[in-house]
Amino acid sequence: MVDERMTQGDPQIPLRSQALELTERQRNVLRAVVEDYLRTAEPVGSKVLVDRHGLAVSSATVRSAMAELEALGLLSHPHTSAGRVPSDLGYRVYVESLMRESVLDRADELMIRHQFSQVQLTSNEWLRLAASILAGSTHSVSVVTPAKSRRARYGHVQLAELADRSRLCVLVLNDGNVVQRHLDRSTIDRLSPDGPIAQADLDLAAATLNAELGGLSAPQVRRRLGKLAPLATHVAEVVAQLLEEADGVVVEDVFTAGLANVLEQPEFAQGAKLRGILEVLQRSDFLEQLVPVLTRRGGVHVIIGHENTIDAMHEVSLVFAPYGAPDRALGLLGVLGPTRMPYPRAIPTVRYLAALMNELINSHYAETHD
Amino acid sequence: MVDERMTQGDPQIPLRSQALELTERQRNVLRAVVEDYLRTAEPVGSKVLVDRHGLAVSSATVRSAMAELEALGLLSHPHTSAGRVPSDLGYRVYVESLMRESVLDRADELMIRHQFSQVQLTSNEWLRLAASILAGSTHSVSVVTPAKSRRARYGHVQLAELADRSRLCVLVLNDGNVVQRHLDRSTIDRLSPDGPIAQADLDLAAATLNAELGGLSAPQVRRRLGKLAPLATHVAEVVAQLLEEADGVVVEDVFTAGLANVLEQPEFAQGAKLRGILEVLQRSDFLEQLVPVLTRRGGVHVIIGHENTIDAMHEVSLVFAPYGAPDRALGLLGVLGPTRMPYPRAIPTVRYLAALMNELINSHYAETHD
DNA sequence: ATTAGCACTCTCGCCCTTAGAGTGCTAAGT
DNA sequence: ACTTAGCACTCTAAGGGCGAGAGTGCTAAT
Repeated sequence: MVDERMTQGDPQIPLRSQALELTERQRNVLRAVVEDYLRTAEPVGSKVLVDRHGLAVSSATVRSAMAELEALGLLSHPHTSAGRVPSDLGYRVYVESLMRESVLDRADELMIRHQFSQVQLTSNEWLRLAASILAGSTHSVSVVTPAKSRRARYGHVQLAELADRSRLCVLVLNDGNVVQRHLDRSTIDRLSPDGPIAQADLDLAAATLNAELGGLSAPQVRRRLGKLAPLATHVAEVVAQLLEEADGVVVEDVFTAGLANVLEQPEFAQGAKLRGILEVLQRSDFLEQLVPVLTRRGGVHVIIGHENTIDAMHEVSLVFAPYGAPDRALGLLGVLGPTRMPYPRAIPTVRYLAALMNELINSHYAETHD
Repeated sequence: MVDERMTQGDPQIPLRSQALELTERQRNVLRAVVEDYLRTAEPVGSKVLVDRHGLAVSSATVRSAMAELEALGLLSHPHTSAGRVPSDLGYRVYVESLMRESVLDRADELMIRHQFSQVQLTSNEWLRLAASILAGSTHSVSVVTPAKSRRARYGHVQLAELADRSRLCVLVLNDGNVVQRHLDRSTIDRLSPDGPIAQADLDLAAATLNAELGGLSAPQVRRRLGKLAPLATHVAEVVAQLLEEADGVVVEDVFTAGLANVLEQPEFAQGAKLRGILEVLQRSDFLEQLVPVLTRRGGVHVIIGHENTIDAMHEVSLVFAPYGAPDRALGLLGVLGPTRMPYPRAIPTVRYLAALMNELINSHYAETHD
């Protein structure tokens, strides 16, 4: 059964499926229609429905049930003489209360786990792998964002001189993310006490900052600016900028896989609809809408078609979950596909992958002995 | 005029256009056909050709010239009663010796330069911007890779303890790229001389490595492994791994923009062809073939349709250039589009952008006073 | 309530036709 | 010898008509 965390109750969704009281038959018919349509991508008629699913009634009965479901807004009709197609609301009801099996096969779990065990925990590779698994397993487009803390805090800084003799300031944030910026050469050298600066001076400045600024946020760093030596102050200024830039930016550097999958879906065969999707996907600001909900609730969150606040995404569904800890670093992962998304597969996969990533993160850190 | 660096002479290209001696009329007709087709995306007939371009001959004459060009393999016929379309070889001849104006408008140059001046030199933002400009300016898909040195060399390392008490090893390579890996906690603590390790111990180890390993390659680092303290040795081991992983990897973390543009091209309206492209693009290993050529020659390099070694890319053209210094860090940038690529715009744009990025890099480092 | 039967509607695929574009050839003109 | 006008020919793309099939909604009987 689907756990209640998946329940959708945001203002962006006008229609509450809970308000609908369906008869057992209506529920069975709706489920059958959705599942058939998910498989075939073709409007499903009353005849095939009784044939394929073991409904112990005649097609006429099913027809009347379908008509009722259509009146309730759960099904719709492409045209007079076509079968029925689930509406967004129909999918919603299906996802919330009709869908069976919402855990992954043991075999799938092991397969995913195995792939993770094959790769080193370089964060980028890790995310790439997650995206690739998600895409492959659901045949949709997958999106994974790095885990980021809400508030950017100072972690550790290094000042490195490169082969081309430029200086790079690399700031590791408290949450493990890394940002960097080239230092302006002339400014730096001017601040040096005597003549052109040496790596030793830079190391000293870095050590000072690391001792003084650990765990501080951008404004806190700014407040210390005056109290440091000139060179350290200059670097701290850069650090403050970097912190400010990282602050509040929720989605950036997203990893995507399986773009080609979406072309196999008949609903996106012609490019017109695809275009909007691609644009949204490349800007990837569509994830913004997920952040508040996922931070607040956790669990798998499903957004179906018109429930989406972004117009260009009225024909797609999102299945997303957060990973990491809300109080620390939080990341998003999930899939994007047509509203005819294979929910029974996508939802448990996303759930499992989010849980697995949490587990791996925690076990990695739990190896401590305290 | 097109400079000779653009000339294509690799074994992968069986047909050398230089071997073809065309009459002045044939050249004019070919140029007119290509330019018309680039604009309209429709097969061009003899009639419209004399109308639109000021050819002082009749359509019958043009027809015979077209027939000659077709016999030479420069034009082709979709079907009996359609106009002519340039073949890959036709495009090649056009690009090499027929195309006019291969410098960018002054206005475009300023526009691009202006956009660059607006943004801080955080390397990622920089590349993203370049990709975005390229895509916008050529209406194609753009690809930009970070500048990387052929051989990964040690630059500077830092060991940071994060909020979750995990330890991160951040290695800045000599070429300015940054790689990272989490350290295994239990191993680290075991290596500590007395009890759980402190940030001071880590700083010390990092300082040792920075003093000892600067500029070394992976095997060189490996050779030093024994000569360091246990903790430093362990980190150096990780560093060696990171260097090895970075070594030889030419393309990674590519930045792409304008994917949606390609959907506007009629040749990719239906998804079948698009699919292959998307897949290749996401793996982005198609860039590999460019590396040797660009390293050797520099300048703008054009690969048209079947000249491409990758089957899935037989219907697309690439216009790419390297930036950076071949001996130091080298990056690739360029665009990917249908063979009906707007070469007269794409080529100078790519050339200009590569030159601009070189200029910015150099001016940035030249600010030194020595 | 359920179901069989039936008339009705609408789409989809098919064929046919036609209009139009463009060619290649030939014969005449320069 | 090159160019061009003229013309017959070919092929596609678009449109119309037609029939098959699928699916519905209604009604009347169980």
